[in-house]
Amino acid sequence: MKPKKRTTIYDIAEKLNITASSVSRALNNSSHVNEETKKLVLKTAAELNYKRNILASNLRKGESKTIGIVVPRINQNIFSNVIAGIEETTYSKDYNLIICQSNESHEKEVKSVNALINQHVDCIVISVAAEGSDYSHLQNVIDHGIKLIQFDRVADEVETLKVLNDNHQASLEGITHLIEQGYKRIALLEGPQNLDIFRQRKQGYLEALKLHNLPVINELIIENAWTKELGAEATRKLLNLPEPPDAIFASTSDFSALGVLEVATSMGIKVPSELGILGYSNEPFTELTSPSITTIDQFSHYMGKTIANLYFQESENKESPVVPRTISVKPKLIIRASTSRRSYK
Amino acid sequence: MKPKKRTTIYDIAEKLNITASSVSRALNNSSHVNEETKKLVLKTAAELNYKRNILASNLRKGESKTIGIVVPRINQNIFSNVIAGIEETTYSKDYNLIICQSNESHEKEVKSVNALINQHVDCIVISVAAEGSDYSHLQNVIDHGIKLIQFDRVADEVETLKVLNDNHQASLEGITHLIEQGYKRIALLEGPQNLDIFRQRKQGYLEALKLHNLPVINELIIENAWTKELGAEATRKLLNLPEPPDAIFASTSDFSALGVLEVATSMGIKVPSELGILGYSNEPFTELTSPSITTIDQFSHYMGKTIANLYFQESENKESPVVPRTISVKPKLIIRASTSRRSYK
DNA sequence: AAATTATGTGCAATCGATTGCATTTATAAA
DNA sequence: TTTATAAATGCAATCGATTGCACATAATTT
Repeated sequence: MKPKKRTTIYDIAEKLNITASSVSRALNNSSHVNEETKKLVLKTAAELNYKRNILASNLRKGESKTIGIVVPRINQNIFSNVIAGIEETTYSKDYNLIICQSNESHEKEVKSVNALINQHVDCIVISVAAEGSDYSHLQNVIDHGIKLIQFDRVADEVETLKVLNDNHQASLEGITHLIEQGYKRIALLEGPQNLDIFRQRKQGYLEALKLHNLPVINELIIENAWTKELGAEATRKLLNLPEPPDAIFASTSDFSALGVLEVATSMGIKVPSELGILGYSNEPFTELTSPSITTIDQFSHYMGKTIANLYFQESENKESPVVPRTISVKPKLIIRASTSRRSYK
Repeated sequence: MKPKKRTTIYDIAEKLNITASSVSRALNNSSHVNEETKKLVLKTAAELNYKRNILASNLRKGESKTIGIVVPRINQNIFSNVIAGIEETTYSKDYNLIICQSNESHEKEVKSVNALINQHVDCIVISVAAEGSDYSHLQNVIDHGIKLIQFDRVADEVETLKVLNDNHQASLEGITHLIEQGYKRIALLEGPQNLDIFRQRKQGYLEALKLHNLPVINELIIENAWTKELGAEATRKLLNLPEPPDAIFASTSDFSALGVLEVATSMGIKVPSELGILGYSNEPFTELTSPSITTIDQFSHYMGKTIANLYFQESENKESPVVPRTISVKPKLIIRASTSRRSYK
């Protein structure tokens, strides 16, 4: 692969006996060029297979038309949908996306964020890793004059635009549904409590119990059970209690709920009659398990679009400072077989 | 968000009363700087919260330390795994990934590729969209001196590095397994035949039939049935034939196989006893359906690592031209319930 | 002590595109 | 015909980092 020299505006200029300035103006469709010249430049550019060097352009203009996204994992339903939503909206405006995965590692998250700052992205969209409690790297983004939008898993203390679900409400509705189905000893698999979303889900759970005069039983609340494996482990423990729960709310994810289901099945416990299972996120597979899993849909695709629009909205009024604000999307309970012991069509 | 001016090497230089050259050398750990100066620069850089402007650096150096990836959809198992594999390998070398989705649209694929060329990425890794047959945009990549690696769905005629599965072999093994399980009228749901991988899978199917002296029945071969919906539709047609198939190989994807399963279930046809189902890709959900779906694992994570290593290998010997070559990974048949009518543990 | 070699630093050009200002040319107004 | 105005183009600086070359100083060798 010979390092062929790429065509620049100077090559075009030389060929047409004009200056690079005019070529640049022509390519940028400026009104200060003759229509003739413009056409000629465009034609020559095509002939020479010219591609604008975005690096140079961005360096000069001080913008990058690039949005960086940092998520724990791209192949989780909510994240891939948010990304898709952002992409659909930004694509038409010729924005690029740089996507990074933190793999739930705080260190990698920090490294990714710094790499994006280096890249001079115009905006960073992030859902933070579960690990970690120091968010100075986010403050750093703001200090560099880069817009920052947090979604779903947000760091409270960093004041930015935030797009998230009403986790409290969703949780409340979910538990209420369980109670209506006649479940009385409802266990909670909770996520890392340093993350707001998991705290909110717990609050919703607690509030629902309270509203229905059900006692909070501490041994039914299991910390950090947020992967399939941890969910399975927690379930084993729970189902072996002298008084086991009759329902489990895997508030962390559907993966965790899947762990619950597998253990229950392997122990010969019938779902939903003997055990109700409620997940979170509406992963596609929740429809496919038997029984299918009741879960909560986060409208993640819509969230993605919202995020992108928020960015464009903000970048229009450059002068005025960003007013930190939170957009809350109301999630939806998707009732399926795993909790429907009274009725399920 | 005030457009705070970011610290540059000139700021550091000024503060230390040296030139930008020295600062640059210090930051790049060149051997031509005094240790003292180096320390001082590093310290000051940290104090001023300096972040190298990669745009400027890349512009000057003519490289970008960025790899562009174009895939049909990031949330398909093979693609998200390949991406993860590439990321793991490139991460430690401080490379950035720009990920684009073509959404199976040829137009979007072309636009993405061009955007990546503009970005001056060092390498483009692509799995082409099903739509489209003109691959001049790929030739274009090469003509711009950018390394190109195709994987999985490759355009044959473009001579590049290719990393793919031995689709023919996998298909052959899969069908052989079906035959061993006693299935005799095996239908094929085929993908767009302009893509090599789907042609190969068909060849494997045909060869397996031949080897076992089974006739090829044209009405059992359905074109372009490669989404869940199309798979379902094809299945409806097949199962309503006077002589319906006793097994269906959804050679295009597990999604298609899922469509098959759903239709079969809704028609009250028992899987695997009355109908065997074989998918392709080992999507996570294939384990979860009931019955679980037999499928073919592509070692996609490993493919990702292979791709990244291939790139680094190639970029080391800059002088010598790239020798187009193909690395073939042998996929593995994952036998599950949907085809196990003789035995399934 | 003179000659040679390291070592560290500065100067200035470079990467490619953009843009404010100046200049030329064409057009309209006086 | 002269002057005012508009349109098109050129000039040159700029964005920030890198690097070949030149030069000065220090260390080493004869």
